[in-house]
Amino acid sequence: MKQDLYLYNSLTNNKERFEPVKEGYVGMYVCGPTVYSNVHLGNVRTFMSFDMIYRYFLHLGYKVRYVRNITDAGHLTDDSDEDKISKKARLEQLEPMEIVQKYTTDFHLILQKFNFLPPSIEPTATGHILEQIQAIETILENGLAYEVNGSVYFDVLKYNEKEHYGILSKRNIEDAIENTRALDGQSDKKNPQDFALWKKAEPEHIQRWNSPWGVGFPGWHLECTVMSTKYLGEQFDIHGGGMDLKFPHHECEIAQAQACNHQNPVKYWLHGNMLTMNGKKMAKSTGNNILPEEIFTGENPNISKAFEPSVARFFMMQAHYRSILDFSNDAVLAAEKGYNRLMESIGLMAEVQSSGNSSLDVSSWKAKCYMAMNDDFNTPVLIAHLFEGVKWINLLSEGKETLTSSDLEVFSSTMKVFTFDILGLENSKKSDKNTDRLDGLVNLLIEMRKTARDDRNWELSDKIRDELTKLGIQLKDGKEGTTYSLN
RNA sequence: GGCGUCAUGGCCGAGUGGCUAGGCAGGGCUCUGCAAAAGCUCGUACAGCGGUUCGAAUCCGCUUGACGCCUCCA
Repeated sequence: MKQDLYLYNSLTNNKERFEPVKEGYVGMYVCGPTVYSNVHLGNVRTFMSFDMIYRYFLHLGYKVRYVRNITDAGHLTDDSDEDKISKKARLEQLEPMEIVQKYTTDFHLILQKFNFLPPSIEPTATGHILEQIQAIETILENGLAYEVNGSVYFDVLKYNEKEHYGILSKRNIEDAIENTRALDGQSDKKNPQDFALWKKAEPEHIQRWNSPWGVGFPGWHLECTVMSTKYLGEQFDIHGGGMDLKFPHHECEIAQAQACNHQNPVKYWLHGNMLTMNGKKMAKSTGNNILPEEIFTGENPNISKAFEPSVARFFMMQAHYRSILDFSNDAVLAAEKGYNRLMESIGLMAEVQSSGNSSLDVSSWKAKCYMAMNDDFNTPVLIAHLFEGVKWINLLSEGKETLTSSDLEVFSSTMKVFTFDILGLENSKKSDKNTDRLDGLVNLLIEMRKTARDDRNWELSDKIRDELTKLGIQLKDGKEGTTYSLN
């Protein structure tokens, strides 16, 4: 069970052997969504990477506390003092909490379709206002923040005197200052690099809470510091999120945690890379995105047909989580075929007979699967090994290779564990009333066609086959009879 | 402008100082009444130019291009 797991730490830019803070336990925090609109596929990719990582730690036998927050306050829009939730609420004339509820529900629904495991704790920013206020007080006491006009800002320059602001993003605060764009002169900040811990609420701002500094709302970066500390402790194992959060969000988290607790909060920083479409980052703000729901229905100009959630998942797992992945119709179409082949092959595995001896080396194949995952969660290499398994299954079922019953047992369970438990794929062939009816109908036609073929009535048999093809039902003639699949 | 990442065969996408990634597409073969499906099999790529080395696609430098962050973003 005990594996040497190496992961790429963004803090050091190196692959490091994973050593938990507490033996046998893993504390993992991942920055969740700001629930002011539907999650798009790019958002999903990051969460999916960490879902896979969570699954792998669980598989290795760790006790994992996985915290993924919901940001339901405090995330400012650009160039304004309004946060995203409040803005949306104002525009749609809804309570902020209606917005939060709506998009949180959407988020959960979508993740469920993608077969995500729920996190251990899913805390919200609004549920931790008190803790955030306390953290601000601590930072003020430590002399690393200042109050101006009812807002409190983190004093980055002061912090940088003793600590290194930029330790994660490899930036130099001095450089940052030199390259700062012209100020509009409106800011209360001493320095443009300073960031809000608490913002005074303007009259039109709907989400507001009392604080020692007046009525306002917490800054975005603070919630993650407070909630990760509360549930995982002052130092925990893994903090994850999208690459785009590295700066400033995660940098600010480190600074805040240092300012509160005087220690580096996170041992391993993991950053998932972006999903692009047409070569450009998917982002809500630019409109270059695709919604998961559109993948499931096929209703998006960038795709030619609908895809199962598991196909999208397989598509993403075929790329490494730290690589940029470009979404395109051709790429997903190709992934779908590979996915189907994998699933059909695993289905076939149940029929493989064991033998007196083994002609294949199952244990070294299994070790290779683990090696791939232990090398910074290399799912594309794992999948390559699974396809070697597919080849084996075909050869085994043709009797060209053999396995003893114990080897077959190990082989079979390893294929399934990695495919379903770790990659989180599902076999999409679900049965319902309609598919049962269709099944009966098509099987009837298959029987009629067989009769026609036995009579050498090619005209009729070909007609049945071709007409079904036109309807998107493909007949597959095999040695054991005819089956069909839907296109 | 600053910082950083990446450039792999028709497409997607791993990895490595010398030994086949894998998937999709394509060719060949098997199967089939003919097909399709399925299976087996083939393919020798690593942006350009220099350098280090016995040997580099893999290390170093430069050039070109793309992307990301620097302002909200997973």
